[in-house]
Amino acid sequence: MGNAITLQDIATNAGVSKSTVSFVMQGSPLVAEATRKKVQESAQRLGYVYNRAAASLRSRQTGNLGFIVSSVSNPFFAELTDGVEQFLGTESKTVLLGQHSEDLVAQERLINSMLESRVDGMIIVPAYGTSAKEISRILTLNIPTIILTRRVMNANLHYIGSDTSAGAHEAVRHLLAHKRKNIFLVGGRVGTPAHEERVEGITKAMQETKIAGANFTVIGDSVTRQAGFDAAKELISNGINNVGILAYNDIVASGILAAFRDSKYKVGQDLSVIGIDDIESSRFESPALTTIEVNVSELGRMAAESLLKLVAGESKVKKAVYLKNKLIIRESCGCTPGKKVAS
Amino acid sequence: MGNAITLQDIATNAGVSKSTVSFVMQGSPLVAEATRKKVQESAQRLGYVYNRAAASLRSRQTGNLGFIVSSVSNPFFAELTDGVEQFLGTESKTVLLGQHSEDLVAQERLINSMLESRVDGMIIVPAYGTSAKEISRILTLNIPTIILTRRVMNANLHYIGSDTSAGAHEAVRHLLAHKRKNIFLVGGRVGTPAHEERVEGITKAMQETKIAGANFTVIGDSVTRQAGFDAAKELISNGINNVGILAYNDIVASGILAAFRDSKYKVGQDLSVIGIDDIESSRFESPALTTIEVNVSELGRMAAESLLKLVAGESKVKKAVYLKNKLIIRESCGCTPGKKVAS
DNA sequence: TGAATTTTTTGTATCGATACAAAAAGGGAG
DNA sequence: CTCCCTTTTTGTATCGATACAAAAAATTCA
Repeated sequence: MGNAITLQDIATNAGVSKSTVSFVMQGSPLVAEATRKKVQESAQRLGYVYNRAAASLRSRQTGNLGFIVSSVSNPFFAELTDGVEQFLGTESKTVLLGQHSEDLVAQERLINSMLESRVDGMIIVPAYGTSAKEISRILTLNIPTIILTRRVMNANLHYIGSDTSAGAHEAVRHLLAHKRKNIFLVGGRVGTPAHEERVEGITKAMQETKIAGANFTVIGDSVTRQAGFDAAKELISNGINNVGILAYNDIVASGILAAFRDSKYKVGQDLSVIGIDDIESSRFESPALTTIEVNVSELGRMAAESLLKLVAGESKVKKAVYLKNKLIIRESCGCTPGKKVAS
Repeated sequence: MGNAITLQDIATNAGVSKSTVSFVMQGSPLVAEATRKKVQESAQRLGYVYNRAAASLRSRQTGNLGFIVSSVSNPFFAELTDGVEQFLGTESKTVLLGQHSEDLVAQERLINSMLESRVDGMIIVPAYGTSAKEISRILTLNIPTIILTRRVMNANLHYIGSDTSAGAHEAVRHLLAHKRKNIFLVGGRVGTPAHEERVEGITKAMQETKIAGANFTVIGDSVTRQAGFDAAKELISNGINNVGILAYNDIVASGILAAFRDSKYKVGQDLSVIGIDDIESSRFESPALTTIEVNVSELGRMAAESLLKLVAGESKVKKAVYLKNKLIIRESCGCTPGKKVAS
């Protein structure tokens, strides 16, 4: 440990100077081919391991990128993380992972920790309730940062997310096309931008519809499978009549479907359920879940790609990107392979 | 950027020496309370951000820990990652995340990258096919490392996993108790330690049973939901008769259940299916999946905990830990709330 | 061949913290 | 008021790389 091999050791071994070895390590074209080979062999022979901490101290570039997310055990964030990591990994960047579990204090600690690690940039899925104040640190230090999927008002940072409002709008139009006039939005934290966007899209659909008596209700204030399950149980006990459910996301939808499988009502027949996200397991649900496809890993990849551009100093990176998403019709809405409803 | 605040700036501002400021930053008890307060105020005022790279260069401790996994989009690894991260996060360690996607070359690059970042220790879920040779680098450098869930022969590193063989044994005993004499192991990469462990447990159960004509077949060579789906389709086309399926894991089981929901056979009634892992979504399956519970996030947490002990230099850390796991009886095996089969 | 270039290589200061030993300041006892 | 011991504080070398300017070697050209 204490006797780790350093650049100097290689220099001595190869009979050149430290500087030359440094050039080789950085892949600089300034060094003669023969020298490069000689140095690389010495490094190999001595079992050298590059010390990034030392390098970054002087060069002011760590190659570290921070990724802060709510919790990777949530499949949506897991896919997101996967997308980000996959892209960044091939670019030989190191990803520092942090989970805030929707806790603002934890989030602040994480951000701070990443800053201490001198990340070249970060991607953050902000915790519920994050305001511009919470991330002011990043702004002051001027670290390239991308806010992912959840908007933060007045943050003045790059944003990438999906056009949830449009998605919710399309989903509810579809529910209405199935003559489900009692629309429910199940799950989500009321008041958060993510929830607001859904409400916005739904409201628009409600205003456009010509169906008499169409109405819209919000239930639940949480985003777990269990929450979906519980909310559905409650709906069931009140009786199901012309019900169309838009779940906050596919996880919540999964809980809803589970609850209805235990009931006398058949999803698709007696009511319609649509999710949002299209996580991998949704097409294996029963009934297969109709959902708004959000290309999650693409979202992650895009964030990673944009971040790299920002870090590289490219100026023409879009300030805000809203990924288009589309309705994937499966069975839970009531459509069947032979009989799709036009919305 | 270039004009970031340093310890020296704080020292000047607070009217003390660099050394004193350093002590304060490390929370050393050597410094007088009044001085500490003064320094902290200066740091606050100047917007100081601790530079870990600089610190670790001299102190030889980075506080970085590496976590290498196959892919976080797999729920099993996602929960594992969650467990690891949750524990490490509170200990103010930074987690460097890497995904090898079962690619040995990618894995080697990752390990190397972590070593360059001078991680204090690492937790690795090795890629399929990893041998002691692949991780020799770690051994040479003597970095505290824990191999998680998948064994690597002759690695001589700490190992934490679940007792899969015992789990598979219990699962198959249960299948046999349901009079399913045609046992199938579906999914998994044949030849890997993880697969071997399952085969071992199953074989033991087959040897113990008194059921005439009991037999055991391996199908599939992959570990995705789709693989489970496809394998089940094939079984269905051959006709189902006294079939008991042990799925390689819950993901594969999820695909199997989906395939049977499309068929004339009812899982639980016409055949039995048992999974392994008990990931969060399994109890929401239909029928609810009977499975071998592996407390995944606990596994992650234990790995994290052990790693911290190793890093701290504690010597009495167990070399290998096999977490006990238990059979969670739900519906897919054929038991019903009122009528459980004793195995 | 020698001067002018171009290509390689090197020396030295530096990044921002910690380690360690040594100095200064406080406190109590005699 | 000293002396001695304890508590605080400080000075200086150091970790292992890169930056930058300058030197040395190789090549080109007149």
